[in-house]
Amino acid sequence: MDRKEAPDAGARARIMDAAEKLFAGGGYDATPTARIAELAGVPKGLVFHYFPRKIDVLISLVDERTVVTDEEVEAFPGDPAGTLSRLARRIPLRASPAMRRILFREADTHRSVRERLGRLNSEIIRRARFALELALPGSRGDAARLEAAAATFAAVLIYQESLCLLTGHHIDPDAVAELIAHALGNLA
Amino acid sequence: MDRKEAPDAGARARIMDAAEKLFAGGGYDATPTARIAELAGVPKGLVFHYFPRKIDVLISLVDERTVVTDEEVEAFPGDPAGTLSRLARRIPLRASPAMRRILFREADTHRSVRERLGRLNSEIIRRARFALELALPGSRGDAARLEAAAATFAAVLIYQESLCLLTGHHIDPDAVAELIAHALGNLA
Amino acid sequence: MDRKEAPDAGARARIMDAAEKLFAGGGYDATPTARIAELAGVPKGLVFHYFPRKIDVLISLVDERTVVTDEEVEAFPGDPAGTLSRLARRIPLRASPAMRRILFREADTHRSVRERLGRLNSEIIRRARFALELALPGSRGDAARLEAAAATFAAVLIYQESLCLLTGHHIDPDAVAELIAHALGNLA
Amino acid sequence: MDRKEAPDAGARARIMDAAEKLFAGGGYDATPTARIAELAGVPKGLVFHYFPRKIDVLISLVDERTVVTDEEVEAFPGDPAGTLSRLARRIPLRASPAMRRILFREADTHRSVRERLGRLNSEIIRRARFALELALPGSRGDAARLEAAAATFAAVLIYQESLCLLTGHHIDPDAVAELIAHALGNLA
DNA sequence: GATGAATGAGGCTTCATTCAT
DNA sequence: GATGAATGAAGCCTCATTCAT
Repeated sequence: MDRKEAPDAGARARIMDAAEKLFAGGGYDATPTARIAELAGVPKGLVFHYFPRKIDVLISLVDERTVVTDEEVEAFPGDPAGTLSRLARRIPLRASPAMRRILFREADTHRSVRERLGRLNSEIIRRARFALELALPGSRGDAARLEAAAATFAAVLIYQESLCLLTGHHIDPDAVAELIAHALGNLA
Repeated sequence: MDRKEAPDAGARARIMDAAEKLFAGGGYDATPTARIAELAGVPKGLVFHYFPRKIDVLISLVDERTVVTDEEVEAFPGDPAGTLSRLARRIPLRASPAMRRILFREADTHRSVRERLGRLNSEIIRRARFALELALPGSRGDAARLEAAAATFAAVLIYQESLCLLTGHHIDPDAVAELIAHALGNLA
Repeated sequence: MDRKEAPDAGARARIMDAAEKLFAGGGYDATPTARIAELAGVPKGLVFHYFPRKIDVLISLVDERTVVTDEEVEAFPGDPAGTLSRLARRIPLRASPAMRRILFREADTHRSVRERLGRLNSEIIRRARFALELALPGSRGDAARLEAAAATFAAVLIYQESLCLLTGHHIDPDAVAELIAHALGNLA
Repeated sequence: MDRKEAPDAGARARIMDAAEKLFAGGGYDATPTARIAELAGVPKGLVFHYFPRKIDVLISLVDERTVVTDEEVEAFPGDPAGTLSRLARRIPLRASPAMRRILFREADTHRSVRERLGRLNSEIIRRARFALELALPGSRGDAARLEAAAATFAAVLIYQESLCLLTGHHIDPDAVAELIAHALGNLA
């Protein structure tokens, strides 16, 4: 975690720092390994010393700097909207903004990235579903609708950043949380 | 004279056909112009006769084979769910599945693609908002919530395909429509 | 001589006009035939209709728009400096400034250009020699020196333009004329 | 390991050697980088390892293999012709004949070449002027004429080679030196 | 004669990857 | 382990030239 060119933050870490920045900026394909080395301040050969193939840099980045957390879900019984809002603020993804960008952007590029994104999606859905079940008094509501709600919320959480980047349109997760809560809460 | 394979759609059209297929399949960056020419059954140089730079193929594809329609919105008063479902089935985008894939996938690649996607997003939101206003009896509901509903529906429509492709998780637009309708309808 | 796109100044002439401008500007190699056609306002194919190969445009330009005149030399007996100055102002080359530039610039490119330049050089030398012989009272001066004087004057006349273009250094032909005249005149 | 032909001047040097030969022979534009690599006995890619763009080969050649010397001028008082002759034999340019050819031939191609040629011209003029001032007893001669003499001599020195190559006409610098000296010497 | 689509060779350049030191 | 020279496949693009209409 000690980035920057400290005494020796470790060449490997510096390489990953550089790659993270560049992949997030211009994309994996458009980033030559030479530029990674340059930004990291290490000789070109060293990159291949630590990462035999270029794709391994991406894979390691996703493996080591991206964690889909698995903790127990917090839910406030009787407050589904608050529960979802809280989930929105604690997306079960431990990663820098740059890594998040990489995850969404390069999901096509390599299977391992895609899988990580898939796991993230599943986890968000799982949490949302669980949280809603807990938050709603009698969870006897329509199971299908609850599933749709969870999936919708996950989609919004996952793509809000891309959407904003690509179309300039902001979505407020809290408003969506409130909307969904309302849809389910009114079942009574 | 007729040594071409297609009924002679014209070389330019064949090039665009080939590019559409390949860009949708492997992505813009991963598709060499030589492969486009090969698949189109034309010599390599002809691609550059019609499209000075490689990116122009993508731009022309988006310009000519992608239309964000602007027609009036259909709405069934009293049936917001049905109205949204209908919108889901008539996304205001006239484009082949391949083109749709390209639009979502290459939005980073070039401004013109991004803009088209942005316009699509805006149009979906506009339609959803309008349809809901019409469908809901007294549209006096919370304006902010209606906005959130429209944006959420647009996000789901736009990203459902990508989500499925990347994570394998399907979202049923109809279920989301019903969910949203319920959220708004229960305001009364 | 009726350039410009008059009713039909003749496509051929317009092509040569365009080529003259472009060759003088960017050089022969750097000028694609397509740009010639474009500037001439004719279809690309027409260039090759009139000039089978690209080099033929250059050759025709030199052949038709470059004349090394052959007229009799004017000399003012007793005034070698004035005689040379007059020669400087009436270089035996009938050509536009653009053509002159082309002649000097592309002399490497093709034999026919080189030959034309060679003939020009010879003619200037011949004239200078003859003029000096006439202008000097008793031409009994050193023949070798007279030859050197003529060659020097020719070199200055031919390269003054290039020198200025390339190095920014101006040479005044009149001053050189005066210098040379002095060198020869003082033999007495 | 020693599969190279030269005593291993280093790949970079061999590339420059090859380029020097080829540029002097056929010209910069007409020399493909592939041929440079081939003649140098190195793989094509190595050329771009040392010289990112093709033009950088030319620039480096001019920068490293062309020196416009700046030393003090030698002059023989009372012998302007000998002084100029000596200058002709010691042109203030340290460069191989091939490099000299390149310098004159490609001055259009790139600014850095042009500048070098300009500096050479200035230096020759400076030297010629200074040498003549020293060589002439009372330097009270006409300053303008002295300037013209220096410029003329520089023009002849710089272009004698091109002239010969292009027109086949030789100029003897010694004869020109003698001519100029005479012009100035007779001022008395 | 006039036109512009068609052709394909070849140029410059990029870049992942290897490897000797 | 660390280094940067070496390698060569492949990509994009240019362009003179041909030719059917």
